[in-house]
Amino acid sequence: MTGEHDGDWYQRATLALAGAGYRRGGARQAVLELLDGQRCARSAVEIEEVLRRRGACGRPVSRASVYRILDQLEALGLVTRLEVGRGVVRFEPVRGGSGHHHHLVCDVCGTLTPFTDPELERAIDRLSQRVALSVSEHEVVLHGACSDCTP
Amino acid sequence: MTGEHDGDWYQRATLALAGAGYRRGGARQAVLELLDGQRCARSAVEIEEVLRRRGACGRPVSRASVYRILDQLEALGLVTRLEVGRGVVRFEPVRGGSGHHHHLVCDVCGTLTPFTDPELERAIDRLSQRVALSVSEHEVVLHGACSDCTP
DNA sequence: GTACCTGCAAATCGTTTGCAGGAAA
DNA sequence: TTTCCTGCAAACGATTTGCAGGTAC
Repeated sequence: MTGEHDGDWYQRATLALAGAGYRRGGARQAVLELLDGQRCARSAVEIEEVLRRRGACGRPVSRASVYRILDQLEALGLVTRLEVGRGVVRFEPVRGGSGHHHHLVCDVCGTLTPFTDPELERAIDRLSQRVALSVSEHEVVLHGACSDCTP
Repeated sequence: MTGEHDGDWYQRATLALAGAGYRRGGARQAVLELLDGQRCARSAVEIEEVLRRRGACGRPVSRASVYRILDQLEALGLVTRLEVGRGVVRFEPVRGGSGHHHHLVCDVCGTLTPFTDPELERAIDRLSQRVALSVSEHEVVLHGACSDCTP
């Protein structure tokens, strides 16, 4: 369990928060550790539930804190917000280049699956040069039915 | 003003709704006319406001009806749902092949701008074959700062 | 000691649902 | 006449905010 949160992202996030003048705090630490261990996007409610169940820091973690912390992380570019179906907003850590991915959404069961595709990235990079917008991020979502949900 | 809602989409939508067994109704008609005249995605709240201001049918159009109608249109594949930033869901008509487009979002002022790119579409088509999901739709969103918001 | 971080509870906002009256077939 | 469509108001669920107390520095 000790090695769980020693990833690049966790270190970068800790440094960035300190650099931005934030103090340390139990809830923030708990959210960082949780996100660092995730492979894909999580909603604020999911994060709260997991942290409460774990008893992640001394007292229960409140949903309000989770939202506040996610806002800070987003402002620092450490997480991205992913909105995909049915009004649920999910967040995921922005990891370095090789961690970059997009998402498949099964519209039947709601499962979210990450994928990567270099050709797609090249097309988007070229496109980003041409467009009347200084592009900072992009996201691609494919909707459909996953193999479990296709008869 | 008379030619405003005689587009392909309006006709297709009317036929599809009738074919699915829906009766005619003032609110639905008003939503169809409004959507047919739109170039890009609109939220349910925006649609309600415009229709109320217009006095689109005899009585005021209720938000609940707008949502119900948008649900029906989505189920028939006549509109797509676009979620992009700050928990707002927008809807836009699905027009035939050449109307297919994606979106630029200015994260500063919130402006939504459509764009098209054949190379990107090819990359997505090829990708869709390869992926563990039977893909029915896709969406690409580029985030950044638009020319008005870049100093 | 000061200023920030946090949990709680209340407020807010988008969306959905239950219901009664009016309209389409 | 029957069934659907609609507006209203209440319910619902995710997110935000105000506040009081605890914590980092």
